[in-house]
Amino acid sequence: MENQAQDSGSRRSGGSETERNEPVRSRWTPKPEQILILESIFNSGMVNPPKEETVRIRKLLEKFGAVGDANVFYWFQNRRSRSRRRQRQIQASVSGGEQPQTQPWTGGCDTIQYENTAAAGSAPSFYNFPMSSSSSLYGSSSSCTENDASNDMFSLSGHPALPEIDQNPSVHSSFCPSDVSDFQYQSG
Amino acid sequence: MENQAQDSGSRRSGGSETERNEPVRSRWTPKPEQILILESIFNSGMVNPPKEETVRIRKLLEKFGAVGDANVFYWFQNRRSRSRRRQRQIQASVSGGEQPQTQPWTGGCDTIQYENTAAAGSAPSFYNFPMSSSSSLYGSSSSCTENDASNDMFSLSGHPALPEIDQNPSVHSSFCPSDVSDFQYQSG
DNA sequence: GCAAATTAATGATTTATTCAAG
DNA sequence: CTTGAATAAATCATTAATTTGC
Repeated sequence: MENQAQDSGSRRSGGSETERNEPVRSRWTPKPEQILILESIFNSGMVNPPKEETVRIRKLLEKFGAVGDANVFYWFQNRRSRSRRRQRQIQASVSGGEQPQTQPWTGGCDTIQYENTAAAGSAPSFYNFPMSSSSSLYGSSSSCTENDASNDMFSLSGHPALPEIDQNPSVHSSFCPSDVSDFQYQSG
Repeated sequence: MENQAQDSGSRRSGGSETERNEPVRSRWTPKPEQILILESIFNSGMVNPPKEETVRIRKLLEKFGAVGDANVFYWFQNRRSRSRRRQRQIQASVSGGEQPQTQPWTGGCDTIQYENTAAAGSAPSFYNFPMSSSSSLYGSSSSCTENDASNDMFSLSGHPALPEIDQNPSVHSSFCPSDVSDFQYQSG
């Protein structure tokens, strides 16, 4: 175990990048199926999947098209950001000319962080990923615990085209992670 | 002292007990030598090393203790942030009621980088780096003045006790610590 | 002199902002 | 315009300094 991340290199075609400039940054274009999956997970409450989950999700998405861990991470990050911004816009609209200068959004009166784990953050997880070859993931998006008549406002089935209006504080990641026990909240 | 705990992810102890696992996430504690190297590089102008460089730096630092790529990345990120904050504070203090207008020293050293990710390919690399502008070595001093040698112990040369209040873009080419030169040829 | 309590530094995460491809 | 990608700012959490009391 003395060994950790080793240079995996192998990025693009070899070549001396002495002065090689590649201003073209092709970005990932998620497939509809991938978006479906991502949205489902996000709406399931897992808005900030830990690394482990990120890898799993990535593998899952990979079945529908090439995708990297970073793409998944970025997606969730942007998703959160975007949702929040939308929310704020709506709030502002509703408030009208109100000055809700209550307090700096630092305490996050409504910001609920249900879990904080290694999520790569802006940090480059680099090659720290296990890179397990376990192709089998959740299997199918199903086989999850069949909730019994639970108010599943975030069902994986589908979603309204306007899902940016939820403020559910009861976040219980209920996706499928059977062994996602890495939810270690900050010790107080 | 010798703790190689540099993990960046959730590392569950093998214990399957219901007892407290180990919610404590030990963070990397850089060795003095490592800090010296990092500071040298930073002061050399490379305030935001691309991935390639990051890996190299990591390998370098590894000689003095366990460290991961993420640690290096974090270090530089925090360093930049702190330096900037200090600068701002000082600036504010000096300015008093001045107008901090003008461009925040868009120093040219920290140019945005572009790099092809080709996520659709097979590059699980996270945040992509561009190409190192100063591919030479960390000793190449750029116009990017950001000398922030807060600690004397890290002072490579008997330089003026100028902590980090260098807001004068006179391009005085600060002394470039070429100490890192030694580490440069540390290709693994 | 040491150890608990407090403070200061600083590594690690999250969020907001920005830039650019489609 | 939408949205993936990247960074900086803000924040949190843990470790090291330091203070304080015995």
